[in-house]
Amino acid sequence: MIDPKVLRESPDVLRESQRRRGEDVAVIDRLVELDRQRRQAQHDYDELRAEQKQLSKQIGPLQGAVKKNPDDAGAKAELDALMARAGGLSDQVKQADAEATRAAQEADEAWLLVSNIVDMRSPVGGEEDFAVLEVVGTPRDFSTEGFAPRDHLELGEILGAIDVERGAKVSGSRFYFLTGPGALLELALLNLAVAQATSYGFIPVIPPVLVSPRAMEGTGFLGQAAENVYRIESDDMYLVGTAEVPLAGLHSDEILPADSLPLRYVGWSSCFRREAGSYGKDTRGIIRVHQFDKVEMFVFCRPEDAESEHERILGWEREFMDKLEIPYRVIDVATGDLGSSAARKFDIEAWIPTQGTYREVTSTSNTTEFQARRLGIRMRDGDETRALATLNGTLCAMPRVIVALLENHQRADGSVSVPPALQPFLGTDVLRPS
RNA sequence: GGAGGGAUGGCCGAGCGGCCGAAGGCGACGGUCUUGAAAACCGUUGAGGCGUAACCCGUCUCCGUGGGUUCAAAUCCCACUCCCUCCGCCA
Repeated sequence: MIDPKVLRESPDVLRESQRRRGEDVAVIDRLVELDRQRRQAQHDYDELRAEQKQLSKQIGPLQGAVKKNPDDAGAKAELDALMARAGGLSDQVKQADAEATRAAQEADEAWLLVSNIVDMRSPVGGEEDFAVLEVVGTPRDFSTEGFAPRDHLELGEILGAIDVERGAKVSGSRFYFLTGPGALLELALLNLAVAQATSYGFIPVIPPVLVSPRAMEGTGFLGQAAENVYRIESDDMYLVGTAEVPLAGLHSDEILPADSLPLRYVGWSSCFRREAGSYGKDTRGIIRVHQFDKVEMFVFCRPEDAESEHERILGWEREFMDKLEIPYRVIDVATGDLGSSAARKFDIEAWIPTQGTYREVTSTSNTTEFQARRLGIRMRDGDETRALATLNGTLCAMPRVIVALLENHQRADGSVSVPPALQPFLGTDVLRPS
Protein backbone atom coordinates (compact mmCIF):
# COMPACT_ATOMS: atom_id res chain seq x y z
CA MET A 1 0.00 0.00 0.00
CA ILE A 2 1.08 3.51 -0.81
CA ASP A 3 0.66 6.67 1.24
CA PRO A 4 -2.85 7.93 0.34
CA LYS A 5 -1.43 11.44 0.38
CA VAL A 6 0.44 10.67 -2.82
CA LEU A 7 -2.84 9.79 -4.48
CA ARG A 8 -4.46 13.05 -3.39
CA GLU A 9 -1.58 15.38 -4.00
CA SER A 10 0.22 13.91 -6.99
CA PRO A 11 -1.70 11.09 -8.64
CA ASP A 12 0.50 11.50 -11.71
CA VAL A 13 3.35 9.91 -9.79
CA LEU A 14 1.21 6.82 -9.38
CA ARG A 15 0.11 6.87 -13.02
CA GLU A 16 3.70 7.10 -14.21
CA SER A 17 4.73 4.28 -11.90
CA GLN A 18 1.95 2.04 -13.17
CA ARG A 19 2.84 2.92 -16.74
CA ARG A 20 6.50 2.03 -16.23
CA ARG A 21 5.50 -1.28 -14.75
CA GLY A 22 3.24 -1.99 -17.66
CA GLU A 23 0.30 -2.22 -15.28
CA ASP A 24 -3.20 -0.78 -15.30
CA VAL A 25 -3.13 3.03 -15.21
CA ALA A 26 -6.91 3.47 -15.10
CA VAL A 27 -7.03 1.99 -11.62
CA ILE A 28 -5.56 5.25 -10.35
CA ASP A 29 -8.45 7.31 -11.64
CA ARG A 30 -10.88 4.88 -10.12
CA LEU A 31 -8.99 5.10 -6.86
CA VAL A 32 -9.12 8.90 -6.81
CA GLU A 33 -12.89 8.70 -7.05
CA LEU A 34 -13.23 5.91 -4.48
CA ASP A 35 -10.99 7.80 -2.09
CA ARG A 36 -13.17 10.87 -2.44
CA GLN A 37 -16.29 8.80 -1.85
CA ARG A 38 -14.83 7.19 1.21
CA ARG A 39 -14.00 10.49 2.85
CA GLN A 40 -17.40 11.91 1.99
CA ALA A 41 -19.21 8.89 3.43
CA GLN A 42 -17.10 8.95 6.57
CA HIS A 43 -17.75 12.64 7.01
CA ASP A 44 -21.50 12.20 6.62
CA TYR A 45 -21.48 9.45 9.18
CA ASP A 46 -19.41 11.48 11.63
CA GLU A 47 -21.86 14.36 11.57
CA LEU A 48 -24.91 12.19 12.10
CA ARG A 49 -23.20 10.26 14.81
CA ALA A 50 -22.16 13.43 16.64
CA GLU A 51 -25.76 14.60 16.61
CA GLN A 52 -26.96 11.28 17.90
CA LYS A 53 -24.46 11.27 20.74
CA GLN A 54 -25.49 14.72 21.77
CA LEU A 55 -29.16 13.75 21.86
CA SER A 56 -28.44 10.62 23.80
CA LYS A 57 -26.56 12.62 26.36
CA GLN A 58 -29.67 14.67 27.06
CA ILE A 59 -31.96 11.69 27.34
CA GLY A 60 -30.23 10.09 30.29
CA PRO A 61 -30.65 12.88 32.87
CA LEU A 62 -34.11 13.71 31.62
CA GLN A 63 -35.19 10.12 32.05
CA GLY A 64 -33.90 10.23 35.60
CA ALA A 65 -35.90 13.37 36.32
CA VAL A 66 -39.10 11.88 34.92
CA LYS A 67 -38.64 8.76 36.95
CA LYS A 68 -38.18 10.75 40.11
CA ASN A 69 -41.11 12.98 39.39
CA PRO A 70 -43.65 11.16 37.15
CA ASP A 71 -46.15 13.99 37.37
CA ASP A 72 -43.92 16.48 35.58
CA ALA A 73 -45.83 16.59 32.31
CA GLY A 74 -43.46 19.13 30.77
CA ALA A 75 -40.39 16.98 31.29
CA LYS A 76 -42.20 13.93 30.03
CA ALA A 77 -43.25 15.69 26.86
CA GLU A 78 -39.71 16.88 26.28
CA LEU A 79 -38.41 13.38 26.80
CA ASP A 80 -40.88 11.91 24.31
CA ALA A 81 -39.88 14.50 21.75
CA LEU A 82 -36.20 13.74 22.23
CA MET A 83 -36.80 10.00 21.99
CA ALA A 84 -38.72 10.46 18.77
CA ARG A 85 -35.91 12.49 17.21
CA ALA A 86 -33.28 10.07 18.42
CA GLY A 87 -35.25 7.15 17.10
CA GLY A 88 -35.34 8.60 13.62
CA LEU A 89 -31.68 9.50 13.79
CA SER A 90 -30.77 5.99 14.80
CA ASP A 91 -31.85 4.65 11.42
CA GLN A 92 -29.98 7.34 9.57
CA VAL A 93 -26.83 6.62 11.52
CA LYS A 94 -27.08 2.94 10.71
CA GLN A 95 -27.49 3.71 7.05
CA ALA A 96 -24.58 6.16 7.00
CA ASP A 97 -22.44 3.63 8.83
CA ALA A 98 -23.19 0.94 6.28
CA GLU A 99 -22.42 3.33 3.47
CA ALA A 100 -19.13 4.42 5.03
CA THR A 101 -18.10 0.81 5.59
CA ARG A 102 -18.95 -0.10 2.03
CA ALA A 103 -17.06 2.86 0.60
CA ALA A 104 -14.01 2.12 2.73
CA GLN A 105 -14.02 -1.50 1.71
CA GLU A 106 -14.27 -0.66 -1.95
CA ALA A 107 -11.40 1.81 -1.71
CA ASP A 108 -9.25 -0.70 0.21
CA GLU A 109 -9.84 -3.35 -2.42
CA ALA A 110 -8.81 -0.97 -5.17
CA TRP A 111 -5.66 -0.06 -3.26
CA LEU A 112 -4.61 -3.68 -3.19
CA LEU A 113 -4.40 -3.62 -6.97
CA VAL A 114 -1.79 -0.87 -7.01
CA SER A 115 1.86 -1.90 -6.98
CA ASN A 116 4.57 0.02 -5.18
CA ILE A 117 5.87 3.21 -6.76
CA VAL A 118 8.91 2.30 -8.81
CA ASP A 119 12.27 3.89 -8.24
CA MET A 120 12.84 6.25 -11.17
CA ARG A 121 16.29 4.73 -11.69
CA SER A 122 14.95 1.24 -12.34
CA PRO A 123 15.35 0.49 -16.02
CA VAL A 124 11.99 0.59 -17.77
CA GLY A 125 10.88 -2.54 -19.57
CA GLY A 126 10.33 -6.25 -19.22
CA GLU A 127 12.37 -9.15 -17.92
CA GLU A 128 15.00 -8.76 -20.65
CA ASP A 129 15.51 -5.05 -20.10
CA PHE A 130 17.67 -5.25 -16.99
CA ALA A 131 20.84 -3.19 -16.70
CA VAL A 132 24.12 -4.90 -15.88
CA LEU A 133 25.74 -2.98 -13.03
CA GLU A 134 28.88 -5.02 -12.61
CA VAL A 135 30.57 -8.26 -13.66
CA VAL A 136 32.74 -9.94 -11.05
CA GLY A 137 35.20 -12.80 -11.58
CA THR A 138 36.12 -14.58 -14.75
CA PRO A 139 34.40 -17.76 -15.92
CA ARG A 140 36.79 -20.68 -16.30
CA ASP A 141 37.75 -21.68 -19.81
CA PHE A 142 37.28 -25.44 -19.71
CA SER A 143 38.56 -25.92 -23.25
CA THR A 144 42.04 -24.76 -22.26
CA GLU A 145 41.83 -27.07 -19.26
CA GLY A 146 41.21 -29.91 -21.64
CA PHE A 147 37.81 -31.20 -20.55
CA ALA A 148 34.15 -30.52 -21.02
CA PRO A 149 32.36 -29.46 -17.85
CA ARG A 150 29.69 -31.79 -16.48
CA ASP A 151 26.41 -30.19 -15.48
CA HIS A 152 25.38 -30.05 -11.85
CA LEU A 153 23.04 -32.99 -12.07
CA GLU A 154 25.68 -35.27 -13.51
CA LEU A 155 28.15 -34.12 -10.89
CA GLY A 156 25.52 -34.50 -8.17
CA GLU A 157 24.88 -38.06 -9.23
CA ILE A 158 28.56 -38.94 -9.48
CA LEU A 159 29.10 -37.53 -6.00
CA GLY A 160 25.97 -39.13 -4.58
CA ALA A 161 24.76 -35.65 -3.63
CA ILE A 162 21.60 -35.12 -5.67
CA ASP A 163 18.83 -37.59 -6.50
CA VAL A 164 16.07 -36.21 -8.68
CA GLU A 165 14.75 -39.54 -9.87
CA ARG A 166 13.72 -40.61 -6.42
CA GLY A 167 12.52 -37.08 -5.72
CA ALA A 168 10.12 -37.49 -8.63
CA LYS A 169 9.12 -40.94 -7.41
CA VAL A 170 8.16 -39.62 -3.99
CA SER A 171 6.81 -36.18 -4.80
CA GLY A 172 6.71 -35.61 -8.53
CA SER A 173 8.66 -33.48 -10.94
CA ARG A 174 10.81 -30.64 -9.61
CA PHE A 175 11.43 -32.45 -6.33
CA TYR A 176 14.76 -33.92 -5.29
CA PHE A 177 16.72 -35.48 -2.49
CA LEU A 178 19.95 -33.98 -1.25
CA THR A 179 21.93 -36.95 -0.01
CA GLY A 180 25.31 -37.55 1.64
CA PRO A 181 27.69 -34.79 0.57
CA GLY A 182 24.73 -32.87 -0.91
CA ALA A 183 22.99 -32.71 2.45
CA LEU A 184 26.25 -31.83 4.19
CA LEU A 185 26.88 -29.14 1.60
CA GLU A 186 23.58 -27.47 2.42
CA LEU A 187 24.30 -27.56 6.13
CA ALA A 188 27.77 -26.10 5.56
CA LEU A 189 26.36 -23.31 3.39
CA LEU A 190 23.72 -22.63 6.00
CA ASN A 191 26.31 -22.26 8.72
CA LEU A 192 28.60 -20.12 6.59
CA ALA A 193 25.70 -17.84 5.73
CA VAL A 194 24.37 -17.53 9.25
CA ALA A 195 27.88 -16.97 10.62
CA GLN A 196 28.36 -14.10 8.19
CA ALA A 197 24.98 -12.55 8.95
CA THR A 198 25.28 -12.77 12.72
CA SER A 199 28.75 -11.24 12.53
CA TYR A 200 27.03 -8.16 11.09
CA GLY A 201 24.45 -8.10 13.86
CA PHE A 202 21.59 -9.95 12.18
CA ILE A 203 19.25 -11.79 14.53
CA PRO A 204 18.90 -15.41 13.39
CA VAL A 205 15.33 -16.65 13.03
CA ILE A 206 13.65 -19.92 12.12
CA PRO A 207 10.16 -18.80 11.12
CA PRO A 208 6.89 -20.58 10.41
CA VAL A 209 6.48 -21.44 6.73
CA LEU A 210 2.72 -21.89 6.86
CA VAL A 211 1.10 -18.48 7.20
CA SER A 212 -2.26 -16.73 7.30
CA PRO A 213 -3.73 -14.85 4.32
CA ARG A 214 -2.90 -11.57 6.05
CA ALA A 215 0.84 -12.18 6.02
CA MET A 216 0.73 -13.31 2.42
CA GLU A 217 -1.33 -10.36 1.26
CA GLY A 218 0.67 -7.90 3.33
CA THR A 219 3.87 -8.85 1.58
CA GLY A 220 2.24 -8.56 -1.82
CA PHE A 221 2.23 -12.20 -2.85
CA LEU A 222 -1.49 -12.57 -3.46
CA GLY A 223 -1.55 -10.23 -6.44
CA GLN A 224 -0.04 -11.24 -9.75
CA ALA A 225 2.21 -13.69 -7.90
CA ALA A 226 -0.73 -15.62 -6.45
CA GLU A 227 -0.56 -18.37 -9.04
CA ASN A 228 2.84 -19.38 -7.74
CA VAL A 229 1.70 -19.77 -4.15
CA TYR A 230 0.65 -23.04 -2.56
CA ARG A 231 -2.62 -22.67 -0.70
CA ILE A 232 -3.84 -25.10 1.94
CA GLU A 233 -7.50 -24.83 1.19
CA SER A 234 -8.77 -26.89 4.12
CA ASP A 235 -7.27 -24.43 6.60
CA ASP A 236 -7.03 -21.22 4.58
CA MET A 237 -3.26 -21.08 5.02
CA TYR A 238 -0.41 -20.55 2.62
CA LEU A 239 3.01 -22.14 2.22
CA VAL A 240 5.50 -19.33 1.93
CA GLY A 241 7.68 -18.92 -1.14
CA THR A 242 10.30 -17.15 0.96
CA ALA A 243 11.09 -16.34 4.59
CA GLU A 244 10.45 -12.72 3.64
CA VAL A 245 6.78 -13.38 4.34
CA PRO A 246 6.96 -14.51 7.98
CA LEU A 247 9.84 -12.13 8.71
CA ALA A 248 7.84 -9.15 7.45
CA GLY A 249 4.86 -10.34 9.46
CA LEU A 250 6.97 -10.71 12.59
CA HIS A 251 6.30 -7.12 13.58
CA SER A 252 2.89 -6.63 12.00
CA ASP A 253 0.63 -4.19 13.86
CA GLU A 254 3.57 -3.01 15.93
CA ILE A 255 5.10 0.39 16.50
CA LEU A 256 8.87 0.06 16.77
CA PRO A 257 11.03 2.64 18.53
CA ALA A 258 13.04 4.51 15.91
CA ASP A 259 16.24 4.05 17.88
CA SER A 260 15.88 0.27 17.59
CA LEU A 261 16.31 0.57 13.83
CA PRO A 262 17.69 -0.76 11.63
CA LEU A 263 16.40 -4.09 12.85
CA ARG A 264 18.06 -6.89 10.89
CA TYR A 265 16.89 -10.50 10.81
CA VAL A 266 18.30 -13.47 9.00
CA GLY A 267 15.81 -16.27 8.48
CA TRP A 268 16.33 -19.85 7.46
CA SER A 269 13.34 -21.59 5.99
CA SER A 270 11.97 -23.92 3.40
CA CYS A 271 10.42 -22.17 0.42
CA PHE A 272 7.58 -23.48 -1.70
CA ARG A 273 6.80 -22.40 -5.24
CA ARG A 274 4.30 -23.79 -7.68
CA GLU A 275 6.31 -22.61 -10.68
CA ALA A 276 3.09 -22.28 -12.65
CA GLY A 277 3.67 -21.35 -16.26
CA SER A 278 7.23 -22.58 -16.28
CA TYR A 279 6.50 -25.90 -17.96
CA GLY A 280 9.45 -27.00 -20.01
CA LYS A 281 11.77 -24.45 -18.42
CA ASP A 282 14.75 -25.73 -16.45
CA THR A 283 13.39 -29.24 -16.36
CA ARG A 284 16.76 -30.81 -15.71
CA GLY A 285 18.38 -30.75 -12.31
CA ILE A 286 17.60 -28.50 -9.37
CA ILE A 287 17.68 -25.03 -10.87
CA ARG A 288 13.93 -24.67 -10.67
CA VAL A 289 12.21 -26.72 -7.96
CA HIS A 290 9.01 -26.64 -5.93
CA GLN A 291 10.72 -26.77 -2.56
CA PHE A 292 14.09 -25.55 -1.36
CA ASP A 293 15.77 -23.99 1.63
CA LYS A 294 16.98 -20.46 1.74
CA VAL A 295 18.77 -18.08 4.08
CA GLU A 296 17.14 -14.69 3.80
CA MET A 297 18.01 -11.28 5.17
CA PHE A 298 15.20 -8.96 6.20
CA VAL A 299 15.51 -5.40 7.49
CA PHE A 300 13.19 -2.87 9.08
CA CYS A 301 14.62 0.65 8.84
CA ARG A 302 13.83 4.33 8.53
CA PRO A 303 12.49 5.23 5.07
CA GLU A 304 15.30 7.73 4.56
CA ASP A 305 17.86 4.97 5.21
CA ALA A 306 16.29 2.38 2.91
CA GLU A 307 18.36 3.21 -0.12
CA SER A 308 21.70 2.92 1.63
CA GLU A 309 20.51 -0.22 3.40
CA HIS A 310 19.65 -1.71 0.03
CA GLU A 311 23.25 -1.16 -1.09
CA ARG A 312 24.47 -2.70 2.14
CA ILE A 313 22.36 -5.81 1.65
CA LEU A 314 23.66 -6.15 -1.89
CA GLY A 315 27.16 -5.85 -0.43
CA TRP A 316 26.53 -8.74 1.95
CA GLU A 317 25.16 -10.85 -0.87
CA ARG A 318 28.28 -10.13 -2.92
CA GLU A 319 30.51 -10.93 0.02
CA PHE A 320 28.91 -14.35 0.25
CA MET A 321 29.39 -15.03 -3.45
CA ASP A 322 32.97 -13.84 -3.19
CA LYS A 323 33.61 -16.33 -0.39
CA LEU A 324 32.31 -19.11 -2.61
CA GLU A 325 34.53 -17.87 -5.44
CA ILE A 326 31.78 -18.01 -8.01
CA PRO A 327 31.85 -15.60 -10.98
CA TYR A 328 28.75 -13.46 -11.09
CA ARG A 329 27.20 -10.27 -12.31
CA VAL A 330 24.88 -7.78 -10.65
CA ILE A 331 21.81 -6.53 -12.49
CA ASP A 332 19.34 -3.73 -11.90
CA VAL A 333 15.98 -5.41 -12.52
CA ALA A 334 13.62 -3.73 -14.96
CA THR A 335 10.31 -2.19 -13.88
CA GLY A 336 8.17 -4.91 -15.46
CA ASP A 337 9.91 -7.62 -13.46
CA LEU A 338 9.94 -6.08 -9.98
CA GLY A 339 6.96 -7.78 -8.43
CA SER A 340 4.24 -5.72 -6.81
CA SER A 341 6.06 -4.69 -3.64
CA ALA A 342 9.55 -3.71 -4.82
CA ALA A 343 10.50 -0.18 -5.82
CA ARG A 344 13.92 -1.35 -6.92
CA LYS A 345 15.54 -4.74 -7.13
CA PHE A 346 19.08 -6.00 -7.66
CA ASP A 347 19.75 -9.58 -8.63
CA ILE A 348 23.03 -11.42 -8.47
CA GLU A 349 23.38 -13.92 -11.26
CA ALA A 350 25.98 -16.67 -10.99
CA TRP A 351 27.87 -18.01 -13.96
CA ILE A 352 26.67 -21.47 -14.90
CA PRO A 353 29.37 -23.07 -17.10
CA THR A 354 27.20 -25.70 -18.80
CA GLN A 355 24.60 -23.13 -19.71
CA GLY A 356 27.16 -20.55 -20.77
CA THR A 357 25.15 -17.86 -19.05
CA TYR A 358 24.43 -16.14 -15.78
CA ARG A 359 21.48 -17.34 -13.69
CA GLU A 360 19.76 -15.64 -10.77
CA VAL A 361 20.98 -16.79 -7.36
CA THR A 362 20.07 -13.90 -5.14
CA SER A 363 17.67 -11.00 -5.22
CA THR A 364 17.36 -7.97 -2.99
CA SER A 365 14.38 -5.64 -2.98
CA ASN A 366 13.75 -2.25 -1.50
CA THR A 367 10.04 -2.43 -0.73
CA THR A 368 10.08 1.05 0.86
CA GLU A 369 6.92 1.59 2.95
CA PHE A 370 4.74 -0.67 0.83
CA GLN A 371 4.73 -3.83 2.94
CA ALA A 372 4.94 -1.94 6.22
CA ARG A 373 1.77 -0.02 5.46
CA ARG A 374 -0.09 -3.17 4.51
CA LEU A 375 1.05 -4.96 7.65
CA GLY A 376 0.56 -2.05 10.03
CA ILE A 377 4.22 -1.73 10.97
CA ARG A 378 5.26 1.75 12.05
CA MET A 379 7.94 3.46 14.03
CA ARG A 380 7.83 6.00 16.80
CA ASP A 381 10.21 8.80 15.88
CA GLY A 382 10.33 11.43 18.58
CA ASP A 383 6.72 12.41 19.06
CA GLU A 384 5.51 11.28 15.68
CA THR A 385 4.43 7.87 14.51
CA ARG A 386 5.09 7.08 10.88
CA ALA A 387 5.65 4.30 8.41
CA LEU A 388 8.99 2.56 8.20
CA ALA A 389 10.67 0.78 5.31
CA THR A 390 11.36 -2.90 4.79
CA LEU A 391 13.96 -4.60 2.62
CA ASN A 392 14.84 -8.16 1.87
CA GLY A 393 17.68 -10.00 0.23
CA THR A 394 18.77 -13.55 -0.41
CA LEU A 395 21.91 -14.63 1.34
CA CYS A 396 21.92 -18.24 0.18
CA ALA A 397 19.32 -20.08 -1.90
CA MET A 398 20.53 -23.65 -1.49
CA PRO A 399 19.85 -25.44 -4.78
CA ARG A 400 21.10 -22.71 -7.07
CA VAL A 401 24.19 -22.07 -4.97
CA ILE A 402 24.90 -25.79 -4.98
CA VAL A 403 24.49 -25.81 -8.75
CA ALA A 404 26.92 -22.92 -9.16
CA LEU A 405 29.36 -24.39 -6.67
CA LEU A 406 29.48 -27.82 -8.27
CA GLU A 407 29.75 -26.61 -11.83
CA ASN A 408 32.27 -23.85 -11.27
CA HIS A 409 34.60 -25.81 -9.01
CA GLN A 410 34.54 -29.17 -10.76
CA ARG A 411 37.65 -31.00 -11.88
CA ALA A 412 38.26 -33.28 -14.82
CA ASP A 413 37.81 -36.42 -12.73
CA GLY A 414 34.36 -35.39 -11.50
CA SER A 415 35.53 -34.26 -8.08
CA VAL A 416 34.73 -30.78 -6.83
CA SER A 417 37.08 -28.53 -4.93
CA VAL A 418 35.66 -26.70 -1.94
CA PRO A 419 36.43 -22.97 -1.63
CA PRO A 420 38.56 -22.23 1.46
CA ALA A 421 35.87 -20.15 3.17
CA LEU A 422 33.52 -23.14 3.14
CA GLN A 423 36.09 -25.78 4.13
CA PRO A 424 35.83 -25.27 7.91
CA PHE A 425 32.08 -25.71 7.69
CA LEU A 426 32.21 -28.76 5.44
CA GLY A 427 35.26 -30.38 6.97
CA THR A 428 36.95 -31.15 3.67
CA ASP A 429 38.63 -29.36 0.78
CA VAL A 430 37.27 -31.61 -1.93
CA LEU A 431 34.20 -33.67 -2.74
CA ARG A 432 35.07 -36.94 -4.48
CA PRO A 433 32.94 -39.34 -6.55
CA SER A 434 31.61 -42.08 -4.31
C1' G B 1 -11.01 -33.93 19.49
C1' G B 2 -13.74 -33.19 24.79
C1' A B 3 -14.49 -29.85 29.39
C1' G B 4 -13.71 -25.18 31.66
C1' G B 5 -11.55 -20.04 32.11
C1' G B 6 -10.02 -15.63 29.73
C1' A B 7 -9.10 -11.37 25.94
C1' U B 8 -9.46 -3.58 28.34
C1' G B 9 -4.02 1.58 26.90
C1' G B 10 3.83 0.10 26.79
C1' C B 11 2.76 -3.55 31.13
C1' C B 12 -0.55 -4.98 35.41
C1' G B 13 -5.51 -4.13 36.46
C1' A B 14 -10.71 -1.86 37.65
C1' G B 15 -15.00 -0.84 35.09
C1' C B 16 -24.09 -0.14 38.12
C1' G B 17 -26.21 0.29 29.70
C1' G B 18 -25.69 7.01 29.61
C1' C B 19 -21.11 11.65 33.21
C1' C B 20 -15.79 5.99 29.95
C1' G B 21 -10.76 6.74 25.55
C1' A B 22 -11.69 4.40 30.01
C1' A B 23 -10.15 4.46 37.70
C1' G B 24 -5.72 2.85 40.16
C1' G B 25 -0.77 1.04 39.95
C1' C B 26 3.86 0.19 37.30
C1' G B 27 6.96 1.86 33.54
C1' A B 28 8.52 6.01 30.45
C1' C B 29 9.17 11.30 29.74
C1' G B 30 9.42 16.55 31.66
C1' G B 31 9.95 19.55 36.06
C1' U B 32 10.92 20.86 41.51
C1' C B 33 14.49 19.48 45.14
C1' U B 34 19.98 17.71 45.12
C1' U B 35 27.16 18.94 44.13
C1' G B 36 25.34 14.55 41.22
C1' A B 37 22.13 10.45 41.75
C1' A B 38 18.30 8.01 44.45
C1' A B 39 13.96 9.06 47.13
C1' A B 40 9.90 12.40 47.47
C1' C B 41 6.57 15.73 45.15
C1' C B 42 4.14 18.07 40.63
C1' G B 43 2.93 17.34 35.63
C1' U B 44 2.79 14.70 30.84
C1' U B 45 2.12 9.95 28.69
C1' G B 46 -2.42 5.14 23.01
C1' A B 47 -3.56 4.82 17.70
C1' G B 48 -6.14 6.41 13.39
C1' G B 49 -9.69 9.25 10.06
C1' C B 50 -11.92 14.02 8.91
C1' G B 51 -12.13 19.48 9.32
C1' U B 52 -7.29 22.23 2.46
C1' A B 53 -1.08 21.87 4.88
C1' A B 54 1.64 22.72 10.07
C1' C B 55 0.28 23.86 15.32
C1' C B 56 -3.64 24.46 18.38
C1' C B 57 -8.47 23.29 18.49
C1' G B 58 -12.88 20.61 17.14
C1' U B 59 -15.15 16.07 15.75
C1' C B 60 -15.62 10.86 14.76
C1' U B 61 -13.69 5.75 15.25
C1' C B 62 -11.01 1.98 18.06
C1' C B 63 -11.82 -1.87 25.09
C1' G B 64 -9.85 -9.62 20.52
C1' U B 65 -13.00 -9.87 15.39
C1' G B 66 -17.81 -9.66 13.15
C1' G B 67 -23.00 -9.18 13.80
C1' G B 68 -27.41 -8.02 16.95
C1' U B 69 -30.56 -5.50 20.95
C1' U B 70 -31.15 -0.14 22.46
C1' C B 71 -32.48 6.73 21.80
C1' A B 72 -27.50 5.12 23.87
C1' A B 73 -22.86 -0.78 24.39
C1' A B 74 -16.14 -1.81 27.11
C1' U B 75 -20.73 -3.10 29.80
C1' C B 76 -26.51 -7.13 27.38
C1' C B 77 -27.22 -11.22 23.30
C1' C B 78 -25.13 -14.37 19.13
C1' A B 79 -21.12 -16.21 16.09
C1' C B 80 -16.00 -16.49 15.24
C1' U B 81 -10.66 -16.03 16.41
C1' C B 82 -6.77 -16.34 19.73
C1' C B 83 -4.66 -17.45 24.66
C1' C B 84 -4.61 -20.36 29.36
C1' U B 85 -5.89 -24.96 32.43
C1' C B 86 -7.38 -30.18 32.47
C1' C B 87 -8.34 -34.86 29.57
C1' G B 88 -7.37 -37.71 24.98
C1' C B 89 -4.11 -38.26 20.70
C1' C B 90 0.71 -37.07 18.87
C1' A B 91 6.37 -35.20 16.13
